[in-house]
Amino acid sequence: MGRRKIEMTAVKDPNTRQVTFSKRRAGLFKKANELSILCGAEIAIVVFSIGNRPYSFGHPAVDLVAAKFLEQEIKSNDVKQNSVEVGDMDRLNQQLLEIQSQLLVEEKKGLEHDQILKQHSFKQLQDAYSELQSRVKDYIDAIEVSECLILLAQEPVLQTTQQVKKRRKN
Amino acid sequence: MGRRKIEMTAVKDPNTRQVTFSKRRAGLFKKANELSILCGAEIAIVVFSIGNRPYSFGHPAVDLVAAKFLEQEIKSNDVKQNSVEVGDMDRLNQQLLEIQSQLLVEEKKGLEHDQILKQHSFKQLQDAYSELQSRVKDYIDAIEVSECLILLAQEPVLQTTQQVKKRRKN
DNA sequence: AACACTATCTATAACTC
DNA sequence: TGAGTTATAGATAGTGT
Repeated sequence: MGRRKIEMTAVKDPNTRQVTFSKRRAGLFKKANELSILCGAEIAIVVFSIGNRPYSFGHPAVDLVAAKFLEQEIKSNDVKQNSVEVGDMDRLNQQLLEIQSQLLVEEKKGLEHDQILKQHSFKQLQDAYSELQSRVKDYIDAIEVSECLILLAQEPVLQTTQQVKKRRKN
Repeated sequence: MGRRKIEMTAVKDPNTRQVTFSKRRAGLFKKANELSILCGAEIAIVVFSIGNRPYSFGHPAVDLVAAKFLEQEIKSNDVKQNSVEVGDMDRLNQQLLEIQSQLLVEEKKGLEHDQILKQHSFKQLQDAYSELQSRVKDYIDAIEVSECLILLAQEPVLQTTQQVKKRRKN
């Protein structure tokens, strides 16, 4: 799409690379915007430049789409892990992550939206806290398991959590 | 870029929209891949179709890039919130989220990579747990604050956390 | 060093099977 | 109805300022 066809290998010249990055990133975000408008899709894009500068695009918002994705991913992991009998701790970790993600989103809403939305999101925040409270009680129990983990540093993660679970039963 | 110029409004016909979605999504992911190769960038894209089916692209991986982004976002929130004197609890929540994100990534590594990578990621997992242990001690303290929150349901989130902080000092 | 330009390449809308 | 084709709109590599 230019005066010359470009090879699909890393651009070596830092200056050229920077220009290419800016142009193509803009193009990518434009395409993403068009896709969301034309097809009613929700999209989140995160890009890090070589210099680790972050750029993002989101419709309706990066956080919302990301949280939705994580939630689905967590749920499918739950199912998978239940079916292969992995320990409770992993599931607790993931539930905590899910709740925390929701909290982050709710807090953002609370900071950015108008009063009515604040009230609404605050209610959800409240509920999330209540749930979190009970989860944390269980989580504290899991902490002692993490202490066992340190003693078992030679083992791979998956096997270790299973072994710890067995040890606790003995 | 087709036989006709297309209006930038939602495609009404579900069939056409589905075709457009598939083609443009593929195009978007291709562009993202080129950007990552040409410019050495890290990219994560998540897309939800109208039917809420998730599609994702990531280089090196959606989770890794997403976790990196969340981490940075959390850090910048820390700074912002410190500067406006918001309560400790919010910060604790965010630190927990950060650690949990890392745990999720580490667990994935542990499940998917080879033995050597497992050993490496396991060490990080261990460190994350140690850090989490000390954080949770503080977090338990914050739980009683969340109980106060329920009593203050009429207030907007931001003001509430500040008020709770004040109450705790009294 | 952030713009505009434009020749050329690429993505894709409509079409076909 | 998914996969391939084609005419055209759109993106952009190199260039100039």
